[in-house]
Amino acid sequence: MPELPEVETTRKGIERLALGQALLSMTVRERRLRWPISNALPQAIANTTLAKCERRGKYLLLGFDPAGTLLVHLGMSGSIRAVPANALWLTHDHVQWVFSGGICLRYNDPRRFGSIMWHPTEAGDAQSHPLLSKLGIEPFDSAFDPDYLLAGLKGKKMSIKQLLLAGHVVVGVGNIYASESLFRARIHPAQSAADVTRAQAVRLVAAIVQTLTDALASGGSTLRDYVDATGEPGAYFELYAAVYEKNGQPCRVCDTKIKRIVQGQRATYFCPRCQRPRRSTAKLKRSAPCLD
DNA sequence: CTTTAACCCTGGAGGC
DNA sequence: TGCCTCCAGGGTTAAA
Repeated sequence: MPELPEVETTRKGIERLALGQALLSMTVRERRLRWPISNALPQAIANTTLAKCERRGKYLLLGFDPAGTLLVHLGMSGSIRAVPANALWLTHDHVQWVFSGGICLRYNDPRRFGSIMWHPTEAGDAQSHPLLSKLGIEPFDSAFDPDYLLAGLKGKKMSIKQLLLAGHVVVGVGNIYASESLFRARIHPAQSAADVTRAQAVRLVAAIVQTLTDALASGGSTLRDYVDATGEPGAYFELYAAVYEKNGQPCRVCDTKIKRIVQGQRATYFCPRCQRPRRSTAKLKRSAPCLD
C-alpha cells in the first residue's frame, strides 16, 4: 500500500519533526515483523541523534549518529506517525521512538509485512546493505531516461508490467502505479519487456515520473488506510486512478471498459483499446502505413 | 543466469 | 448474528 510517494511523504514528515533531535528512547512492543527486530536494538541505538532522513526505493534510512542507521520498510500496511507524548498504544502500534523535542513517533503495521533493521556504523555505508544493493535506479534520478530504461529491458522476456514491479531496473513503481504508468504510456501490460520500442520507452519514462510526481503532490496514494507521518490522513481522495481497480468501468479516454488481468499473481488494470498490443514488425510491413 | 511461485499477515468483503 | 473463504499488497527466498 505505501508506495514510493507515501514513503517519501513519511520521510519528509520525520525529517521535519525530529531531525537533529536526540533520541530519548526506543520501545519495541512487537518484534515479529518481516524479520524479527533485534532485542539488542534499543540498547544499540541509545544515546544517538537523528542526523539523516533518507530514502532508497521504499526503504527509509534514518541515520542515528554515531551508532548506525535504521532501515525501515512500511511493507503493505505500515505507517509512521507522530502521536502526543504518552498517547495510548493502539492495536498494531509496534514501535515507538521518543525524541528530545518531545516528538513521539509510532510505527503501526497491522499486517507486519514491514521491517525495521539496524545497520551499525562499523558495518559501513548503509546504502551497501544487501537489501538495498540490488535496487534499481531512483525514478527521480536524472539518469533515469529512455536509454537507461531500454538497457534495463534488453533481453528480458517477462512482461513490462512485472519487470517494473520487480524494481531491479527502476524502484518505486508498485502495483497501483505500474498500471497507471502503463496506461499513460499506452503500453499493454503483457507486452514483453524486450519488445518495448524506443518510442514506448520515451513515453514510459515520462509516464512513470509524471505519475509518481502527481501522487507525491497529492501526498500519497488512493489507499484507504494510509496515514502520513504527522498523523493526518493522506490526501488520497484527490488522486483518482485512471485504471486501477476500475474493472468494467469506461476508460476516461475512449470509454472502452477497463479490463483486469492477473500477472504474477497480481492484479493489473488496463484499457484494451488505448493499450492495444504493439503490432509486430512483420505484420506492420504488410499493413497500411501508420499515420500515428 | 532468468523466471516463477510460495510465503509472511491481518482486515475487510461476500457467501451462506 | 457468525463462520468460512477469498483477496489485497511488497519483496525476499526457494525452487524450477
